[in-house]
Amino acid sequence: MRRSTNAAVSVPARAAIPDVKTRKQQLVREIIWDAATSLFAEKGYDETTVDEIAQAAGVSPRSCFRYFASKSDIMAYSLVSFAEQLIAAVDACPKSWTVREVFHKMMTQVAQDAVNHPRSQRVFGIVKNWPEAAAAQSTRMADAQAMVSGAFEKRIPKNSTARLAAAVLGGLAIQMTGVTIRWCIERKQSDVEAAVNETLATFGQLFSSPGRTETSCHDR
Amino acid sequence: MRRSTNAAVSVPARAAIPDVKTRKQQLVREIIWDAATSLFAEKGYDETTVDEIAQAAGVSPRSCFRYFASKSDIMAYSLVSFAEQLIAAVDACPKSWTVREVFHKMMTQVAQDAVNHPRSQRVFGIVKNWPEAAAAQSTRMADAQAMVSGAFEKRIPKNSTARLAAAVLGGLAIQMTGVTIRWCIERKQSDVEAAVNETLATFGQLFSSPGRTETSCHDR
DNA sequence: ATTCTAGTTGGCAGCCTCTGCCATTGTCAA
DNA sequence: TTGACAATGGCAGAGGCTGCCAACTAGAAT
Repeated sequence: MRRSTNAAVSVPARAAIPDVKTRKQQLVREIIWDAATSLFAEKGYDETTVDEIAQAAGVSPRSCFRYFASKSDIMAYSLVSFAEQLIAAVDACPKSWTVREVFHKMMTQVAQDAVNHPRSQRVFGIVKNWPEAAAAQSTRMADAQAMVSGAFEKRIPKNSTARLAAAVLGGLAIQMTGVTIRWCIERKQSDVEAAVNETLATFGQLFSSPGRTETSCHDR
Repeated sequence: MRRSTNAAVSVPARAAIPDVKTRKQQLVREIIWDAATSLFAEKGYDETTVDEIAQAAGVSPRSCFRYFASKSDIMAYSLVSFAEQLIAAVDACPKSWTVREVFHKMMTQVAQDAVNHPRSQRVFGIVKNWPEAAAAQSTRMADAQAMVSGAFEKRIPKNSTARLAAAVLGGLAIQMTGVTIRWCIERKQSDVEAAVNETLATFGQLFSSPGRTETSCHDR
């Protein structure tokens, strides 16, 4: 669509450019995010202005809004990344697995990564100490849920009423994995899989009917 | 603490005052909320300024911020009310019921009320048409979840790891009931209980393991 | 009826978030 | 060197939100 010259010479060079450009942008984004979360952790979310973030990151305030749609979007960046990790874990599972198995694998894998990354601990600390930060983050919760739900929907029969219930699965995935990670971080528990099993088991017991998970609608 | 005169005469009158005052405030709040949601539904969330809301409600913009902490709080007002309805429904259930039974009763009752109220339909319409409104509403999602989770926590054994999983129950309650209500409104289905059964059943089938809900950690 | 008092409201100044616009800078290729 | 083109910075302005003070209102005491 652009550049009408013969592609013979320009393509090899041109093929690399988008990649470099994208990675450059990603770098700046990370720098801004890093500066912002440091300040949030130190003095609070509301108390930090984007002017301060920009100064700490070494860019103009105007540029901050080129990399993030809003101040709350900086905070929500980690949530979206989190959702993307969950999706990747879901997509990596064999097609033959049940939803329950996929859910278990997803939780352990993502939680294991998160617990070991200092980045996660910083975010959890901010959210824990400043409620406004949690509110800012949840601004993108609907998107994150929809994204993760989409990953699960690919695995269930189409044209089924199950798709309705599957919409809930995204939110459940984010919340349960988040709870498990917080649990592990706060008690410095390194056996993530055990924590996942426990969370999943207690939830299953809690939510199921006393005897069994009878659905009683075999003909619907 | 205030008013050192004998309380004999002033108490009877004084006892009624807080109630009248509170109801007055509640009235103004509802007027503002009504004006705001009308405008949101008509021309969008971002496109509506609080100056316009104030004018439509017949108060000053300054007063709007006395009744609602922020513009997004006006939008989130319905979510908090929704959570309060869920809590009331949960608290009304006999103590002997299982979590599953309580969950079912809560969903049917609140969904039934919501489907019949035009107010709910207006809110669902706004959220459906303008994503920014959904984002504004989810600003209070963490609070709402915590509130509903608290209602469930009163019903499970204390000092148990189940409290961890119970934290998820609040979010699940809000989401599943919301999905069911939307389902009923969009298809103009009046048999709410049938919709609840279907949502709950499909979700149970989806999330449970193929054979049974084995937890496989009897000794932990 | 008048005065006192407390609570409610409106208006104003000012900070912060966010956006459109334009000038400047940096970079790569011809 | 020169000519694109993307990235950046600065600036003005709208809208969200708050602290402060003056004006108004309603009940209580006199």
